Amino acid sequence: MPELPEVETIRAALAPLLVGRTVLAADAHPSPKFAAAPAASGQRVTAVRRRGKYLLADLAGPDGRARELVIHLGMTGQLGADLDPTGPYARAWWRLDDGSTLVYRDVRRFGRIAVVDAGDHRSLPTLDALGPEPFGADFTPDGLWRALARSGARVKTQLLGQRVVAGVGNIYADEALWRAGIHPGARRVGRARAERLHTAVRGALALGLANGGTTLRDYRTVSGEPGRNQDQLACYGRAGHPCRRCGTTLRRAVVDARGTTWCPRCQRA
DNA sequence: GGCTGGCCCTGTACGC
DNA sequence: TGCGTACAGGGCCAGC
Repeated sequence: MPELPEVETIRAALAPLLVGRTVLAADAHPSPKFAAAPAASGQRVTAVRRRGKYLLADLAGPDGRARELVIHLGMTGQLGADLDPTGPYARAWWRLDDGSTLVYRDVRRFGRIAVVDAGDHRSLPTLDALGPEPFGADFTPDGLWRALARSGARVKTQLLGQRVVAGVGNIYADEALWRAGIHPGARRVGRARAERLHTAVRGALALGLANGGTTLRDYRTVSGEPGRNQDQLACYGRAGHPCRRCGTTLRRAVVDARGTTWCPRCQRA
């Protein structure tokens, strides 16, 4: 389940392999989720960026039109030059002018690939309405407090919604709420707790970034290596184990259809 | 317009 | 051993 730290780790490794390269040929699984991949053929990659959990490769075509190759890895998406383009779960591949082939593999097919005019994200509603980058200057404690106060939805649901902040998924949402001492089902978050949550979101994501991402099952870096952050998780996946802050047994429940772990003492409802 | 819940998708784990 | 079922969850969309 690649979230911001995992996608950023992949982006950093992918950029030197792709920037300056021209896509000579491409093919994709017929599913509408991936069928756009060949539209990158004939285009030169000028940059590889990330926005939230989306990878964006800037493309320059011979017609002078600027486009973007947009890739969302979904739950089980992987990108690599060493993957088999004829393998059973390969959903798309792009052959580059240096002889290498970038392969997109996605067992559960929750990912998505699109090629759009630069900056035109209307066909991708979540990307189009994405909130601030968590390490950007426009992600502020006050802005987070105001954004949370505008909605009556549960705080975890809001974090996962990508509007109050971009790039947070189930793992880092649980970690951030644990760090901030906020119950995932809370519907009202005061200014002080919003400030703690702001710090906690950045802290949880920064730790994930420093460790090259969290590998629970599928996530691999571009070179096929697992992340190291799974050993650092304080909350997610630790239900039934003692809280590392107070020793209380962590609980698990489903919050808005997402498995959720929290400490009933540190994170009171 | 915002919230909620269902659906997509397939490997894995578990119970019978 | 083999089969059936539940579960995992990000994004999208229909319904309220």
